[in-house]
Amino acid sequence: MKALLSVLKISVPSKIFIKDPETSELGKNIVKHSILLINEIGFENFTFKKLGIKIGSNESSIYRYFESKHKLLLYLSSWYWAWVEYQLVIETFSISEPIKKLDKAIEVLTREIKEDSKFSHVNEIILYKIIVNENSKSFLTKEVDIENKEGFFEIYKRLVIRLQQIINEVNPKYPFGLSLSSTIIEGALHQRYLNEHFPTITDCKESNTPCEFFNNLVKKAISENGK
Amino acid sequence: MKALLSVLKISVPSKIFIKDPETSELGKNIVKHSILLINEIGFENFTFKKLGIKIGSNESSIYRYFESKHKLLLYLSSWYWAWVEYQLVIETFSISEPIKKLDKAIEVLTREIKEDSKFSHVNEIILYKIIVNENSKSFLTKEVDIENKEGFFEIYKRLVIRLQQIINEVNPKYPFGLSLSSTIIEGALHQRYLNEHFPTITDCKESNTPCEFFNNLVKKAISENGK
DNA sequence: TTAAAAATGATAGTAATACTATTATCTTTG
DNA sequence: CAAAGATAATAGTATTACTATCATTTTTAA
Repeated sequence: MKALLSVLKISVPSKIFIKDPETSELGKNIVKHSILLINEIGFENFTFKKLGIKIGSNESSIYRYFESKHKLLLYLSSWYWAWVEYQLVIETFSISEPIKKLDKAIEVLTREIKEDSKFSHVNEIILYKIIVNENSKSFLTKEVDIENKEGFFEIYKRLVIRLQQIINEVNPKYPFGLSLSSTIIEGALHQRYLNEHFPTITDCKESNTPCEFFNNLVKKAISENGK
Repeated sequence: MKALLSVLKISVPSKIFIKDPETSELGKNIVKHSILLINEIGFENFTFKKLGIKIGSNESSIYRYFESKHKLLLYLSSWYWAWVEYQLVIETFSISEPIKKLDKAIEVLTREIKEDSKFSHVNEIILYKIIVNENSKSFLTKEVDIENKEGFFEIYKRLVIRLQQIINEVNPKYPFGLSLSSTIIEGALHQRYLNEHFPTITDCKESNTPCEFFNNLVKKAISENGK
């Protein structure tokens, strides 16, 4: 995957940023260290001023890349989902049997990111932690409908639809493919969060992973036998 | 329910507030109008100053009830889940057949709130909207572990465990009762949100409700036949 | 009934946030 | 080598999220 990705670039909707951070050292530094800093102090406490200090750069320079910290979060979120979508496509591409494709898709979408692919300035392990903790904040806003119209959530929505298609390839009659798909993707993040902060209300542990839970759930949900 | 509730009080962990808003007119006004104002402008844009203007009261007076707007959100969240727990207990109490109990529980936990019970200063229809939009923000913070230790999420956790017990009464061998329960409760809110803002990635519409989706999902998940 | 206690209101103040604007300097490139 | 473009430095603004103090009003208890 490393090799493949080295010639590819994760593509984020261009309206999210003012200037593409991929096009300069400063831009890459902004992305790289924003991930580390948000992870460290949380999105609420994160400011461009603090980030500027961390990267030895000026607050005003950061504003030339992103209009606001909210836009930066949208960028990170889109980047993450694009990266996951890429993995989903690659890892399921050559699987022809629908049920095996579904197995792999669930795995890709619910597994914990534990390795940094190092192909870019983005640390995926830390980014994954940010997504678990902060992703909901990217869309739970009063501006969601405007931003949705601007296309800021396209990658995420495309991913949900991709999984739904894989689900309905196994059982074309299952009537809740989209809801199931969106439930898996959000639910996997939520179970990770519970595992970390509210272990008494989840079964997911080191051994009993969200992967297993959701795989079991989906298989039964779309099966045509049973009730 | 109106009659029953008129002699009861929704009980929220007392550490959440400085002074119990139920004990004064101002307090009740704070709660009542904070719900309306948060719904109107969103939690990010909501401030105690704006609320003060709205209720013709002073910012500093509001601070005597709640330490911060975050605590106020925790209060509203706890109030909501306590209210739902109450309904769950009442509405499932006399059902002895496990599967019917589960049906009712899923209904209570996934249905849209469309009627204001009017037994209190709280408008439940609007509060429900706030929960859909803002509830995640009450726990997706850097302070979650401290606040969890303080007991701020007790009611929510108890509710998840109640549903899990009802699930495992139907099938004691189902190994993911807690994860399924927490997935239903969060997932129902998420599907409502998608229905409103991202209708292309959910099947839930007026006719095809989250109730039906989750009922179908749970029944199949815990069934012992099929794959 | 009245004095003290409690609640509320008014005002002021602070450090931080989330920016915008301007000007200066440095770097790249044609 | 000059102009363009990127970055840095500085300053400024309105708002936020509070805290502190003191005045006033309301409640309550002796």
